[in-house]
Amino acid sequence: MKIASFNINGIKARGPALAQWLDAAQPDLAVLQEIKSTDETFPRALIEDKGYHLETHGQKGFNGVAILSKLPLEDVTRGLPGDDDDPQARWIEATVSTPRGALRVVGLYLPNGNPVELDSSGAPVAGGKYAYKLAWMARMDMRLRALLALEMPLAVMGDYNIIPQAEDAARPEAWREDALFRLPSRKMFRILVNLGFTDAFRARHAGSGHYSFWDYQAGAFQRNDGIRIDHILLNCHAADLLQDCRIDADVRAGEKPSDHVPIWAQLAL
DNA sequence: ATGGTAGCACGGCTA
Repeated sequence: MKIASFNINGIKARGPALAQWLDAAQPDLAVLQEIKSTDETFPRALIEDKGYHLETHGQKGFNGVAILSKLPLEDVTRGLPGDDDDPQARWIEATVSTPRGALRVVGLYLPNGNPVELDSSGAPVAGGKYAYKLAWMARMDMRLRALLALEMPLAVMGDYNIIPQAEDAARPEAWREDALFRLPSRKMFRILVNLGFTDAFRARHAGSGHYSFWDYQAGAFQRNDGIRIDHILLNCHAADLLQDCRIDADVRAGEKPSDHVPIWAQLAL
């Protein structure tokens, strides 16, 4: 089965571009980020008319995630555990069952974290966006440990807002102190990966020049001034099934594109 | 330091 992740940057503005990609790429399952819509105002017909089941975890104006799947979505959960007072919609999970076995899927939209606010000792300022990002990743660590304990194929995918290495940015020096690339962010990402995950894209492709996001400003896409921040992490059971992984960069050249493009993996499921 | 672009929703925040 083909699974994918796509930060669509607003479902209401992305209908044609999303429909065109679904028709061309034919994913069996996809997680969407930044739907920027509530569950009630999500244009469900756009997706359901193509034969997909749909589960959303929305929020007015910002954030919001969704899962669409040709197979039924089972055991759906919404929200990242660990802080009942967190109102931001950034996490959704579901299970799909195939004749060859089941797959647990996480769709996530990790906090951006900018601007980075630090106190005089260099620690993130409590209540600031960067402190929220790191605390959110600590909550993610807890949840991933519980999911790994299920010992079933697991795909954790979405917009991580993390540039893992210098080769994942066209101009890494420009991102050195940015929340997406500064060392504490990358270290926390390594901690998550080292729980036992494989970066599906890096399992199939080496080297620089592979990006999933280009800013709308200053002709970034035309200059390939991008960053790789959308990731598919697979636990060992899912990684054993990995057949292919690609970034659909050409989607960025379409009509009214998102600033992100889809990443997908083919699994032997 | 600013401004460059885009979405949501109609003012200002977020990215």
